[in-house]
Amino acid sequence: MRKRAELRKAEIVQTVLDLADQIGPDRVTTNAVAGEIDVTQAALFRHFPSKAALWQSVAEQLAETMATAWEAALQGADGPEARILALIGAQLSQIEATPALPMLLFSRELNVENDALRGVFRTQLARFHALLLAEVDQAQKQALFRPDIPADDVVVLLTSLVQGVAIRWVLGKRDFSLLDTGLRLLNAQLRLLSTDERT
Amino acid sequence: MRKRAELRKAEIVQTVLDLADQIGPDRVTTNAVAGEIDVTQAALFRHFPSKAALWQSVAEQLAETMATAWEAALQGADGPEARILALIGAQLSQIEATPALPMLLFSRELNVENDALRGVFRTQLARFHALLLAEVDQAQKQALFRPDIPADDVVVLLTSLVQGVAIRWVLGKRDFSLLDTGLRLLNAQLRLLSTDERT
DNA sequence: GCATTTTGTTAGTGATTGCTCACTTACTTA
DNA sequence: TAAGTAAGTGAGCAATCACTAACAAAATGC
Repeated sequence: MRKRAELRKAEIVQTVLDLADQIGPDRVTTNAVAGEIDVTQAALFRHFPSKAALWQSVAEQLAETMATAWEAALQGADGPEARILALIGAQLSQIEATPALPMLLFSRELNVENDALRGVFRTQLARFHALLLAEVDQAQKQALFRPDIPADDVVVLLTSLVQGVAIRWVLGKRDFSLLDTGLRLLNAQLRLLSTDERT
Repeated sequence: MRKRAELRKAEIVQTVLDLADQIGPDRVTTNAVAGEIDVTQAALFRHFPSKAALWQSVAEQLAETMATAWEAALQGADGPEARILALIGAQLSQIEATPALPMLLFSRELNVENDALRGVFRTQLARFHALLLAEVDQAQKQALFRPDIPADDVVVLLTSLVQGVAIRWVLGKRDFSLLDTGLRLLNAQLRLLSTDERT
């Protein structure tokens, strides 16, 4: 069935993400993608000049989705603590919707083959770090968070929490809600960080 | 230069680990390994019946090294807190000595291709989790740690810390000491977990 | 309704993968 | 020193990879 180029492009990008999750990013061959959408392998090269360009499109779409989710999270939350919760919640949801994301970070495609792809992800992670840092900084200035741990270290602890629980979810049987578990752990960590007396 | 089988086997296993770090686990081809030690590619199959078996040997060697390091860590430390520090310190050192370790967790070889390999790693991670859990449990029972966070969650926070800092180190420029940074963050987290009055 | 562009197929390419085979050379031991 | 074994070679296998060229049909514009 013949489709419009824009539609087909989107379909291909989505299929790459699906397959990356199912069989691993490095197993996503042009043949596998084409087979999934019932099209010849050669047809892919009508829409993308190379496989690297295809991955680039995937990365750009992910970056855009993430940026939008972060913005929405920051808009809808008041106060540093709520904003941290919203940001990390958004990130957990994003991973749950795109389980290939963590594995992509370690893929050969990203780390060895495709410099441009690596660039997009690096930029994106740095941006997330910066967003969190601003909120942690605020929280410490407002004496909501204990001041005795450097803000940068707090951010590393928080992002590590996301990575850690995401890894357990991705590599495991995914028999728990990533968002729920992540937020439960985050709440525990926030309680540890808080200056409030313990409950 | 002709070598004894035992020596050659060890050399091959080490080369796989080195190459896995340098070019990524999935780029470690039999050809690349053979080239690195100046031997024909076919010679590898004198020592290992298949590439999967070669990876299996790699995994077993790693598992053995890790188990030994953990035992030593537990032997040389008194009290739950010290033992947690020692265990995680050992793990950080292990990663620093074998940087391919984190990427291996996400490799196609482990996740798609090689079931036996995956089994070894799963078992090993579960064992580490159990060792930590026992110490956290002790710490809470002795009122060294706050009791208001489930021991299991504390362990996840701790292992996430290791993973998080290791990922930053592996994927980054490795321009900081993984052990030092990891222990600094761990100390911060232990301070948060402690029942001691805050300083 | 016809020409043009867009989207697709068929059938290939060279490169690389893990692995096998027949054969040779180095070392050990009777 | 002769015989047997351990270690390594070189050539080549089928399968798979990303990618290309020549051609066909469907959609679109006039």
